[in-house]
Order: sequence, then structure tokens, then C-alpha cells
Amino acid sequence: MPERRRGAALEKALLDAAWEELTAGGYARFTMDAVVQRAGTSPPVLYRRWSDRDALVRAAITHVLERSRVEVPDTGSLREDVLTLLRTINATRVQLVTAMSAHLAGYHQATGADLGDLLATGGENPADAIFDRAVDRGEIAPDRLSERVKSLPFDLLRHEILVTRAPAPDDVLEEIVDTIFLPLVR
Amino acid sequence: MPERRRGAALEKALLDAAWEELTAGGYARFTMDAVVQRAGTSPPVLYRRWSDRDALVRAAITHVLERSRVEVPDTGSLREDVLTLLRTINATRVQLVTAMSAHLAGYHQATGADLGDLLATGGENPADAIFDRAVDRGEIAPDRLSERVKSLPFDLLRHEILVTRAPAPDDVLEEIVDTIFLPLVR
DNA sequence: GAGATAAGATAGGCAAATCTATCCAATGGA
DNA sequence: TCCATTGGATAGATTTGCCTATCTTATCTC
Repeated sequence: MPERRRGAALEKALLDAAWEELTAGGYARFTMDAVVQRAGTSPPVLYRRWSDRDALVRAAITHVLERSRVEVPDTGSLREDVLTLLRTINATRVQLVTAMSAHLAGYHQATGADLGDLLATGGENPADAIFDRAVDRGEIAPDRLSERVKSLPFDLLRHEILVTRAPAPDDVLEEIVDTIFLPLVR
Repeated sequence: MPERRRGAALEKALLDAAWEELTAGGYARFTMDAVVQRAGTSPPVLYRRWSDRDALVRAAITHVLERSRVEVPDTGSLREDVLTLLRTINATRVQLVTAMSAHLAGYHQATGADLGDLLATGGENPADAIFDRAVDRGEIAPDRLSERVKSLPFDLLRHEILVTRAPAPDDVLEEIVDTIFLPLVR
């Protein structure tokens, strides 16, 4: 019989399968059987690791969270920096947000803050680096940068993703930057 | 035995119970049995009206939608009009939005547009009346009013509600209007 | 008041999904 | 090479929720 996965490799395959099921059918259609089948294994293998359905869902989400770090661009221009970051988020975080949203809908135990941090990126606010550089270049005045303004383009993109449950078209990203964000900061 | 509800009164009680179940546990945890129990009735009563679970969920949502019409304020000032509308939405639509979000998360068959239209209000865009009057008063220039700018304060509030799953504090509403929206239109 | 209508109780069939028990087989380390 | 470990197959017990059939009883209408 074919090769047999073990340990970390197997665990990764299981979590990947779970994640695919989650994005394919959403939380409501998520079943252990489907994960087992997609991973090409059998129920006990799953239950040896995660005691129940919800534990598996949580594990799958955190698994994807861990390896989806957004890197902050440095193009030399505030407009391009923000736009590039928006494009990256747009391309990589849609499934994550919708899956999280479905999960949070079922469980409100996870706080809304998790959802908020999700698109933002990681630590404090990685986008801060972008704004700091723009101020250093003299591109914008620091007193125009409230916390809300700084998060504005990302909030608007997150809103777009949450409402449409799909990536935003590129011209929407540009519109957000050129007609909303930049006029407010310079 | 106790009094027995009939017709419209009973139907309202059933839809209310369904709505409460939906907001309490989300779409994933929504069961017919729970609705039956909460309404203090029995399964056939439910099934005589709605053929299945999804029909009941849809009915409960439209039921709540119908009786939560937001009226558009007319205070004589753009700032107060927008702020008043935001406050009304904030106070009345939180459960609606989160429940809809939960529902749509389970089923992506319903389009994201439904969720988007939800907070806006009804017909075209009722907030348009506010902007028309502001232009008539000469308070703002019509060419500053793109569709995105017009929906901006409402998008930001919706974002706030979706992420925190709670009403926004009043100073957040004011911040949105005074530091984001108004600077863009005048 | 009598009959039609619909509410409500009870029970259960059915399907799907969760989780477990039991076994066999492959892999890796000693 | 041997053995402990763990992956994988299969089957099934159990639960849970959807929905229906049947009957009794309250309420409305005439």
C-alpha cells in the first residue's frame, strides 16, 4: 500500500484539508467526514488529534493565520505603499476573513478584536512603518494622521470584503486611496 | 389549558422566536426544535407555515427587516442629518447586521449585496435626500459627492458593527463625521 | 350552541453526522 | 531485525435535528 504520512506532515495535511473544506463549503457545511475523505485518511486519525469538530476548526484557522504574514512594502511613495499593502491583503485574506466570520457567527466567544486584527496584519500596526516613512520624506504632515485615518483604507477594504465576500476589484482599491485616504492626509 | 394564539398573532410570535434564536446562536446553531420550544408551541404549527428551516430563516429576517424602517432626518444641517441617521442605524440595526452576516456566512448563495443594502435602508439610497438638501442649501459642492463618499460614513459604521458586533460609541460616530466625512465634502 | 378550523401534544421515521471500538499494517528507532 | 508506535480501514453505536402522522382540544364563525 502507498506511503504513509506521519507526525507533523500528517498533521499539516489534515489541517490543510480542514481549511479547504472550510473555505469550500463554509462553516455550516463543514463535516468531519469530508475532512477525513479529503485528507485521504480515516476518522480515528482525526480524533486522535482534535477532540471534536470545533477544536479542528479552531486549529485550522490558527494554522492558516500563522503562515500568512503580510510583509510591509517600501516603494518610496505613500500612495504605492498603501496600495501595494491593500492589494496584498485583498489577494491573501479574503478566504481567511470569510471563514473567520462564519466561525465567529457561530461562536461569539472569540472576540471581534480577532476579526479586526485579521486584516490589519500582525503586531501593533505594521502599516505604521509606511506612515512613518511618509512623514520622514515630508510627504504628509504627522498631525493629519489620527489612528482612524491611518486605519481608514484598511477598514474600508475589510468592509468591502466582509460585505461582498470576495476580493475587491483593483479600481476600488485605487478609489479608496486616491479619493478618500490621500485627500485626508495631505 | 392556557390561551391559544391564532393567525397573525401566532405567526408574529413564531417569527420573533425564530429571530431570537438566530441572534442568540447564529445560523449554525439554529434549529427548528429550539424555535418551537422558545415559542411555546409544537412542530406542526411551524411546518404548516414554512416548509423547512431555510424558509423560516428567510421569513424571520424579512419580518424584522420590514418593521425596522429607518426614517431620514431633516435637521437643516448636513452634520446633524448624517449624525442622526448614524445614531438611528447604530441603535436599531446591530442585531440585524450580525444575524444577516451569520446567515450569509452559512450560505453564500444569498449575495453580499443583500448585506450591503441592509444598512443603507430601502429603495435607492434614502440618505440621498440628505445630500440633496445639503447641496440645495449650498452647504457642499455636488462634485465632491461621489457614490463612495456618500456611503462612506455608513460603510464605516457598518464596518464597526461587523467587527465589534456591538453598537458603536457615540464619539466614534462623531469622529467619523467630523474627521473623515465632512473634511472630504467641503 | 354546533361545526369548521386551526393550535398544540405526542410519537416516531428518517437521514446525517459525530464519535468509538477493533482490527491490521506500515514506519522508525532500538 | 524486532518491536513500539501510530496510521489507516471498517463498522457501528449514538446523537441530533428535520419533518410527518395522528389525535385531542381550544377558538372562531355562523
